[in-house]
Amino acid sequence: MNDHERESGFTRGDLAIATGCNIETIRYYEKAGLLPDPPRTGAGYRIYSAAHARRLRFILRARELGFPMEDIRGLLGLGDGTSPTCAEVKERTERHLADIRAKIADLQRMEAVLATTASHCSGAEVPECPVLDALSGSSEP
Amino acid sequence: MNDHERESGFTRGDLAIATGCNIETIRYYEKAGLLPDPPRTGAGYRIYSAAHARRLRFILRARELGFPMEDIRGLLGLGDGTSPTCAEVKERTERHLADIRAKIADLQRMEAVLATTASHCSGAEVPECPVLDALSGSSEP
DNA sequence: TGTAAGGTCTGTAGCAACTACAGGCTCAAG
DNA sequence: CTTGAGCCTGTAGTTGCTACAGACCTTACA
Repeated sequence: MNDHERESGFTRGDLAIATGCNIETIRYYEKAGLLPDPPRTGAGYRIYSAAHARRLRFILRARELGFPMEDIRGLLGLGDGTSPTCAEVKERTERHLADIRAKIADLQRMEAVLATTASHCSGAEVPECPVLDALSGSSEP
Repeated sequence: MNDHERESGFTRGDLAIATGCNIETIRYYEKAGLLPDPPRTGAGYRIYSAAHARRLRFILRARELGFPMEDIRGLLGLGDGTSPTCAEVKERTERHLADIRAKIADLQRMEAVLATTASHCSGAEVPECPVLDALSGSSEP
């Protein structure tokens, strides 16, 4: 790679460091269509711009908030090629919010069961255990 | 399958219906070593007993509570062949509980961010959107 | 007895969302 | 000029299933 080829561009490693993203994940997002195919040097090395970095940071933030990739595609306007309206984004966000709340409720139900069951444990070095009994369904005949 | 062969046994389909488990999942648990290999008829059909049904119900309950399969293996004493002591079960349960609580905390953080962000949405048919702005990092320079 | 419908058998591929190699180039520094 | 680091590709593994395809077996009914 010479100076002309790489002027003002990131390599994949640079981009990974700049964004904190795993280097392989970048390639994965490209294949998944979230990140546009970057130009290449003569030797085939990817050259990323600041725009790519912005896009990747957007994706990473959305993923941190738990948006599935399909949703991110929508937020990026990759479905129909037009960027989504505020209404569309809001709808997607609220559906996602509902999913998250459902997951929280699920986990809280699990938590409640496990916390009560575990609290009955003697913690002794014996094979009898109230947790196993609960799982074995002795409570439901 | 004749009367002699199937006396007092479930087929895989029977077991699926009796436990509410997907029929393919039963085969999966067998391959994963959670469910013991059942005896077979001359034609190769699996024959399950009430003990298999109890074991499967145990597994399904543990999965509902979010225990990963590795943990279930431990709870079933499939690691070293001896059934675990109450202390071991308690430890595993509490580690799992901690995982669940961490997941809840994660999701609650997501929920908070999404709820506030979405509440700023006009819901209008315009391309400007505070959710997208937040994801684009305009808030973090 | 024949046959059609349903069950079961195996292996394999797919889902999400990555992550981690192997084997081969290429690039930069000493 | 060599050495080590970085990049390239494709592919396989992760977790916990689910869903086929194509072959075989069983059961019910005529």
